[in-house]
Order: sequence, then structure tokens, then C-alpha cells
Amino acid sequence: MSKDNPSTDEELPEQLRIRREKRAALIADGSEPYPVSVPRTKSLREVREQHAGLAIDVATGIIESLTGRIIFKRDTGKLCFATLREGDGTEIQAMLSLDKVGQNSIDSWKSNIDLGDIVSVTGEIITSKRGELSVLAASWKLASKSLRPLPNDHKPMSEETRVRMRYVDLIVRPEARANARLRPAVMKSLRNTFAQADFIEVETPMLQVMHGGATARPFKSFSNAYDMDLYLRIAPELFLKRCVVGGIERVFEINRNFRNEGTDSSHSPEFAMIESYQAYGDWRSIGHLTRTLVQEAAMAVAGSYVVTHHDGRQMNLGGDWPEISLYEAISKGVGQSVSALTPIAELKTIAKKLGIKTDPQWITGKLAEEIFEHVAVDQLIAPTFVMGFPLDTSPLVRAHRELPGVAEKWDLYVNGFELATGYSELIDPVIQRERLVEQSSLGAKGDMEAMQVDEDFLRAMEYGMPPMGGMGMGVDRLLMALTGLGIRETILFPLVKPETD
RNA sequence: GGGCCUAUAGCUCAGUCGGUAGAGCAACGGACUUUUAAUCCGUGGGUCGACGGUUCGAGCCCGUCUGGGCCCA
Repeated sequence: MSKDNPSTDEELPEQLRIRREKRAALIADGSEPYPVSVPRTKSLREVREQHAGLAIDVATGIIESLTGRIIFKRDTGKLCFATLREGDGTEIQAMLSLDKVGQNSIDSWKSNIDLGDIVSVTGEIITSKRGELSVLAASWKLASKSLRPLPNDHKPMSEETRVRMRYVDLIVRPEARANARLRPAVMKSLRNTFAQADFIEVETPMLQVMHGGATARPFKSFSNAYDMDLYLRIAPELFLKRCVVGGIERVFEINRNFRNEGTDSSHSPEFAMIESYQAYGDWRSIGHLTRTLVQEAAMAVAGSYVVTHHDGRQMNLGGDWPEISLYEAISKGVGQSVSALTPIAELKTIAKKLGIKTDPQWITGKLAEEIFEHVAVDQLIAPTFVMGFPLDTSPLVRAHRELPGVAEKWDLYVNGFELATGYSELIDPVIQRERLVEQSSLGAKGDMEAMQVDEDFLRAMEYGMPPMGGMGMGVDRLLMALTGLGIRETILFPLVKPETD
């Protein structure tokens, strides 16, 4: 965007140039376009609350100093109106009349103050003849001169502009303000739910010597001080499990993970995830916890287990959630019986028949999961636990206590996407070593997603890890499930490629 | 990875058959003491994403690249 930052003013678009000239004129006049402070006695919200229900054309006699960004400006000859807006979207009208502020002041207001400027207005709180709650200025002061015109407040900015200039999006679009405040409300609820169940929050390394805990391609980095490669973590799992070995029996982390993979409306290269482990629990107890976390989050932001999406559609997250078996869902979807013992050749035939493009490197379980995603996922709108995933794609999970070839792993689907996953964790260090060695051999064969053998993690396990359930849930996806928004709307500043000239 | 769509004023968008670039809001000048996207009169504002090609002439046609979006895998 170098065209917006030229070295000389002559190159600027008209509107940017004029605002810079106004800034210079203010300085030349001896008034500050960027003062260190301005009068402010109350927030706009406080004034609105204090004077709710005031009748038309009332003078309260109460003097306040209010600040806000000018979002509309309506100047008549001797009386000027402006709408001030503060960060949460609360608006109050400012009125400047010639007989209250004088000729110089009102002239300066008309010529030097623009849409987008932040101002402080001191005066009596009144209602106008149309009943609009207003501050009738006795004096005013510029708090910050805006050098760029605001976009049209009545036409939404394009999706790309919203993402690239979220600060402007937050000024002009109510939904953007609401979304930005939704995430902290959900985070607070999640932490409350964990706290009530005696879980302890920890923070584990994001820079890791080796990536593990999930199958995904990592971002690679490098430490100059240690002269070694580092990876941005793809999951905190192996560190949280170390915590459980050390006796933090109920543990969780809410933090960022990084995956060097494709992006679309439900995938971002960096994303917030909850992981939680519960000693002496299993996949069912952790499933119960997961449901509570989601339902309490819904209650916190919507006041109900029934949430309303931005398109008006409603989603009931209340009650118990149905459980379906992965292999039964596949069997139903493809019209023939499929189990964890179905030979890979048969799965390949099915995949081919469905038109799924397969990778010859895929192992049996991966093929089954791909078929599942192809035939069943779209129908999983209401919250549903999909139970019993292939053992060979779940290297950190305990084998199902009854079903051969199946792991005690569920995926929670909502709105057609995977929201969370939970396991009965594998705690036998000998089997764990075998699984990780197998993974690393896949890595050696070129599978960029395969885990490495983390010897320190295995050593921790060898000290004895209690039986436990574990869970991971995408925070961005939880927000998506609660609001129906795309991931780029739930993240304030999603990664975008830089603008070019 | 493949296919389709898209990029024009500060913002949101039109632009017909290839013939001097348009609107609304915003801006600038003027009028107006109760406006609510104020109104009225007047004015200015463009490297049409970048580069190359075809043509007497390209916002428009062709190619390459870049950004963005959608669908498929």
C-alpha cells in the first residue's frame, strides 16, 4: 500500500491530503490535534443508562464531559449535530449551538472536524426536540484527528477489507464488535467450567524441539542461541500428559497451535485449542466434560442452550447428545458392512466407487476416516459423538476394550464439522513406544504429518501414568458452532497475505 | 493440485458493441438553530491490480503474474 504512504503530499488522494492539511492548520492555530488528555467524566454507556427513558426536550441540568468517535455529522447554519460512538457501539448525540459555544468555536467545528475524529464534548445532558439523548456543548476539544475517511457506514465493507482492516470493521460494523466480545465471554465460561470441576490451567511450550501430539505438518523455526531447529507446536498433548504423570491430575490448557497446512473457511494456520486430561477418567467422562463446556459456553453467550446463528438458524445444543459408531456410519453410508477389520483393498474399492481421490500411502484407518468424511459428515448438524476410530491412526489412544482394531476415541461433530475429539489415553509405555516408532518410520517414508519419537515423553510415561481421558477442542470452531460464522470472522486478525502494489 | 468468478474514486458498486470514466455515500465551496444516512445549490476527485500483447484506438479482447472469493478433489 505504498501509494497510501507517499513521500510527498502531492501524491496523496484528495481526502487524505485535506485531512493532513487540517491537522497542520490546527497545529498552526495553536490547538492540539493529538492532546495528551481530554475531559471525560462518564462513558457514553453510563450516560445512556443513567438517563434512560428521559422525555422529549428535557434539560437535566447535569453537566458531563463525553468522548467518542464522530460517526455522523449534520451541520446546519447555527446548530450542529454529531453522533458520537464509543468502542462497544454505544452512541450519543452531541449538539453545538452558536449561542452556547460562540462563532469561532462553531466555525472551527464545521471546518476542522471530520467523520472519524475522536472528540470530547462538555455540556448539559439533554434530549432534543426529537427526543434524542444529547450532550449540548458548552465547549469541545479534539481528542484525536483522523487522517483517513471512514468507509460508508451504511454499506458493509467487502469481506477482504473487513479482515485486512479489522480496526475499521470494529468501528463501523456492529457484528464485528459483538464477535470480538463473544470470544472472551466464551473463554471466561470455559475457564469457569474447568475451575468448577477442579481442573488446573497450565501453559506448556509453543516452541518445541520436536513436534508431537497430533498428526499435522508443523512450522519450522530455528534458535540461534541453541543452534538448533525448533518447531511451533501442533498440539500441547505430550506436555499435558507429562503434567498428569507429575500429579496434576486434572489439567487443561487453552492456547494457540500452529499447523502448516491448507486454509479454508474452517482451517486457519494458527488456531486456539483447548486440551484437557482427567486422571481416572476415560473417553466417556471426558465426553461428558466436553458437553458441559460447550453447553455452559452457549448459556454464557446466548442465555440458552439453543443458540441463534448469524443467519437466523437455530441450533439446540442442550440435553444429551446422540452417539453413533464410526464404522456403523460408514456401513450405512456406503451400503455395505465395513469394520476395522475390513481389508484395505476392499476400502480402496469403496473409495474408488465414491470418487474419492486416494493417496497410495494412506493406511487402512486413514482410508476409513476419509470414506466417513465423504459419506456421513455433512449430515452431522446437531451435536453428535462419533465413537470408535481406527487404532492405526490414533497412536496415542488406548485400544477399545471390546472391538478389535478400534481405539477408544470419539470425534464430536456439530454443524458438519469436527469440533472436538476425546480419548481413553494410552498409558502403557511399551505399547506407546511401539506406536511412536511405527509413526517415525512413516515419517522416514516421507509422511510429513507423522510424529517423531519423543524419548523424554516416553521416559515420563515409564514413571507411570494414571488411567485417564483426554480431550481437544478448537476454540475458534466452538465460536463457529455457537454463531454459525466462518473462522475468519471468529479470529480478529486472521493471517492474510500482504497487500501488494 | 484442477475448474470457475473477481480486482474501477476514501467506501460500496455500475460501466452496453472496443471509441474522451459513472452513481450513492464521503470530500470541497455556499445556504440553513432540532437534525437522525439532514436537506438544497455548486465543484473537484481515477496509474480502471501489475506487466506484456492484439488494435488507428483497450476498463472492456488475448497472455503471464499478484491479491481475493467459490466449487471440486
